[in-house]
Amino acid sequence: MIKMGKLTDYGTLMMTYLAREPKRLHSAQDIAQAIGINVPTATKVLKMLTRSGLLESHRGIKGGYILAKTPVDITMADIIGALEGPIGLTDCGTSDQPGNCQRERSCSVKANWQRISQAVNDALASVSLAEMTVPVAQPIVMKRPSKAEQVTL
Amino acid sequence: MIKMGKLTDYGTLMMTYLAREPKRLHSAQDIAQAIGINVPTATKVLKMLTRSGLLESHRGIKGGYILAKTPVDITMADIIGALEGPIGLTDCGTSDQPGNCQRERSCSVKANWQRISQAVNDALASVSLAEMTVPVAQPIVMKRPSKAEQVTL
DNA sequence: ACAAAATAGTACTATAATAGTCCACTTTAA
DNA sequence: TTAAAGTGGACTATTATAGTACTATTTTGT
Repeated sequence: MIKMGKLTDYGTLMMTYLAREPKRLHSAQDIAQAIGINVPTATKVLKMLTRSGLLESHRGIKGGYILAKTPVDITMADIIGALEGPIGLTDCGTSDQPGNCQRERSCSVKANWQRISQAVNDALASVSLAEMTVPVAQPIVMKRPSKAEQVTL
Repeated sequence: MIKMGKLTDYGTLMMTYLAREPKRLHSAQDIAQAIGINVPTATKVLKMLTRSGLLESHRGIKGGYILAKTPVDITMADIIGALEGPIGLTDCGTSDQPGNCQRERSCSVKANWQRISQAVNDALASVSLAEMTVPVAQPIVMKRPSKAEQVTL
């Protein structure tokens, strides 16, 4: 129901690949070959991950990329956030053209979208990169909204 | 970090609008005007919601749309799923070209994506349409307004 | 029966977002 | 000092989305 771009897919595979040898530098070429994409595209994704602080880069010959943190300290929310940008709808509060929604003052939808974003973010943050390298599935324990947050109808 | 299309935004506003008067038929024109979009676009979204079983439509003059279920029985997962389609990455298991990922047999990433999808889906399913009509996360409503009273637009 | 008003289905076009590529520049080890 | 690596930014091609239009079908009132 939500679509993630190819680059996010690549990025996840890259991070998982790096998480298997977290102490070593890996060149963009190595990484590109490992996950089966072309080098230019791989470098694009690696740049994004580096600028977001998830990877550290080393220049020069013998350079390459390495995880900036341990796999347990990196979550899927980090990775997806780095490659997809912040969650967001297109209008409804983003573009402040009045009259577009004539009940702006008391618009309950906008406020509730933030709760939804938070819930999705929590779900993604509950999966660490370390878990992504583990073959089998441990069930994800989602943080359900507390009673106080719930609006009982 | 995840982007939802405009149509999903429209759909959410429509569903919220209908949830305020769940017993009445609303024409596409009414709905389009209420949320401030053009009629052709509105009808497109309404068709999608109807085909997904979230709305019931009545044809002919005096026709229109009405919620197929009560607002408490409709979740944001339903609405988003109807308008965005199923969650999905682009490759990695979708296009089965071998060699693309040379460790396909033991690919832990693919399996874990399903866990993530499930977690996101759970998060979205935890928010009902009824909750979307409530102004803000005020934990306890002192006087529970009747459905008719909630119609204040 | 017929006309008017509404939805249904589908196809088409325009626009926007994404993916992918390329090049000039910088850094570093041998 | 040269070769191999990353950096930044701009560019193009492709794809997905949004929006529109048209025809058919259904229903109500006269």
